[in-house]
Amino acid sequence: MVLMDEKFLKPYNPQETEQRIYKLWEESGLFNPDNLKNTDKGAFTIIMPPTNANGSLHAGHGLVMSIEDIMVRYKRMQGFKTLWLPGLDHAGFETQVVYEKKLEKEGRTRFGMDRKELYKEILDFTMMNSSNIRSQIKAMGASCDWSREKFTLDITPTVYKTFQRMYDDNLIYRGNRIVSWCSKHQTSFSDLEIKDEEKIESLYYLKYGPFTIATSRPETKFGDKYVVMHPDDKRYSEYKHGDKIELEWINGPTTATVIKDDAIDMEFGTGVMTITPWHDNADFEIAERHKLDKEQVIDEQGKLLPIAGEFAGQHIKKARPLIIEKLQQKGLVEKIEENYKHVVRTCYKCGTIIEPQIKSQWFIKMKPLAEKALGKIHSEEIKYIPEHYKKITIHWLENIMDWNISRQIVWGIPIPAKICTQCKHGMADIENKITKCSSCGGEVVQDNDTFDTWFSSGQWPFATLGYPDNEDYKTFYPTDVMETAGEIIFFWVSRMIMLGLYITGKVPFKTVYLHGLVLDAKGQKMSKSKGNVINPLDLTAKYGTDAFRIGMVVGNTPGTSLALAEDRIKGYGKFSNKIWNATRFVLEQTKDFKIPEMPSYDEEDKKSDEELKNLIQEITKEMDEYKFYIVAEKLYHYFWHTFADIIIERSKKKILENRNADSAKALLFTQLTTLLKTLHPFMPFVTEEIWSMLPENPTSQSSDGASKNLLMIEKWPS
RNA sequence: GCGCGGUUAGCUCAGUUGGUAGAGCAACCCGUUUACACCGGGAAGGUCGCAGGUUCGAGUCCUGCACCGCGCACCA
Repeated sequence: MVLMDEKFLKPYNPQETEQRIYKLWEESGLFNPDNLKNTDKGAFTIIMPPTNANGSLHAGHGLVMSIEDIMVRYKRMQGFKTLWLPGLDHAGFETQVVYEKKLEKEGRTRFGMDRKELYKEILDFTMMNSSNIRSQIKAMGASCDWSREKFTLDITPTVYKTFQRMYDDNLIYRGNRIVSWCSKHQTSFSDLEIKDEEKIESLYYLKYGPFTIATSRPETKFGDKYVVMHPDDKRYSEYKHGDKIELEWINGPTTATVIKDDAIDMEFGTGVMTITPWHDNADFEIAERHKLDKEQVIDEQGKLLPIAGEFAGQHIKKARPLIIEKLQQKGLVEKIEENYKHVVRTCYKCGTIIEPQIKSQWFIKMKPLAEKALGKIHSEEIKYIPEHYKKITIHWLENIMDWNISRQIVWGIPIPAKICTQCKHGMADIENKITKCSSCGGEVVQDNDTFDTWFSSGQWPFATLGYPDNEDYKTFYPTDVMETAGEIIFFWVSRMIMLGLYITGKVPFKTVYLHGLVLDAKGQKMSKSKGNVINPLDLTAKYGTDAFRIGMVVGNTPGTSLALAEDRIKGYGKFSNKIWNATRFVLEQTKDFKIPEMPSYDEEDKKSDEELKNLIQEITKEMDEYKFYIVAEKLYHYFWHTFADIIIERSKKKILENRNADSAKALLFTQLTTLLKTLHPFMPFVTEEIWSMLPENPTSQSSDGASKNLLMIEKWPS
């Protein structure tokens, strides 16, 4: 009846197929849920984690696109009004770092550049690169609704309203507090942008009047004038809180004051320490408790200030040995303990040692927000896959610290606030109307800082859907699944929950699905410096996108990292071709055969028919449980080792001997079409391409009632 | 220090109310049978990290330990 397509005479050619098929899908308009018919099962929504507009697709993205597209295609075929909303990320600090490197190469630097000019340069740079990432997402076969695409800078109005509301609710405050400062990037960070690194350095025991104090950072000690010990420490019971002691210190005589505080660990060192409140979190807390003076010793560039006397202007790194030398000359070094292992906090981006500094910044009070989130997590309104992330989240939320959302960088959403030049009071001002300080009446200036990028992306789900009035918000919020990397569970996922709850009163998503890291074939983290970065597009070009997608999913349980070996993908490239060739055989055998609507099978074919039906039941359940790793494996196995190896082989004999040939032919066709449907979410290109070449078939039952339609909207078999 | 994972075939990993272990890749043997050599058939391969406990029965539950990885924490 139908002549076989000549294409089948050659092996499956993904390069020739994929772009054409993607275009077909896009032109159908069916990525847009508004165009889906018979969506009787309600809405299903996934908001895509916004992709860095500057980046190019890496292996992790490849996994995101594969998993999310599988979920989305599955739900669409089941008759859900399915929305997958794509987005691009301006990626604040990340992008600024990339751009700074570019400037560096050109012999320029951002410092001293006009802010507006720099912003515009980065914006142009970002916009120019964004079309690249967009086409790469398409190359992965992502069936997201491009008509609803959002950019993280688009949601600025929402972010501003949130800022104002939190300010009015006293959840945001301007605080002169100790923050983590990177002297290379010249910005403060939240606690999450800090990476702890174990280092082996020296611990110096210094004579401080009658005491011996231990320190790993002698360069901070110039201004130390408080000596702290535990109130219960009998060794120092002769000293009373508030006692003054004259002593000789690095640059001459000084007066020290005795402070008793139970934050002191009597076991450590000598049980006595001096404090540097400006440059140490713990010391800051002690100073706050006792209302002690705080003085800056190190400037924002990491250089010593005039308080360091002859060392002023020197970088701390160079100054340390010189300071020790001087202390030794003065006989103030009691001993030096080498090989002292301790943890140093560093910038997660450049590894520069973080210098705590006291700065006036915007902070969010997290406790009240965290409590609400904990309630929803405990009541199971948010489900975690894998489940242990729930524990991790609860632990974090229960110990949460206030969040510094100010960043001293240009690339980001400017903070809509005024700062008093006199009393440093900060005021939210989204309408740009405030002209004097509401606290002291003093002059105000615009805050020059930008928001931590996670403050805005934390509002992504409700902001992209147009909270509060947009129809999309009403239809698609709360969203169903948030699928992203386990790595950003605190940065992003937990904050989305807190901010989403705060603004909308509802959880932003019902299920959190977290995938693990994609590692190289040897199980090592990919990095440019190691040169082991695998570009997913190289693999898709070689073996086809379908091969890449199913290869990323088979056996890859949520949360665990995946070692991406090329052989893995290669194997599924063969599988694409296997499907292709099996189809050729089925079409050859059934070309003159009318497929009956209710086939009558012989005994063994009937068994096979039932076996597949059982398989469909199993995998449908597993799809609903997000066990794609097992569904993909089962489909692969059934197609290859049951359908191809057993059913096809069996049919050859039957057809040749003309024994129950009709039963065999009907089974071949039915199984093939059923398998194409179930494989489609995993391998959309090859299945759609084959589908388009099949004759009209009675099993076709698209969700909009047409007799033959795109496979992407065929009904998921049951 | 606290917390979270992991430890199963050479490699990468599955194993869902406890019932004497599975897949893919690699390696081995045989086979070019007209959908496919991007193939087919066959065989091999594991004291399930260690030690106890619960049980008729434990990879699966409990306790302890070891090693690997990660997260959190203000130990100078």
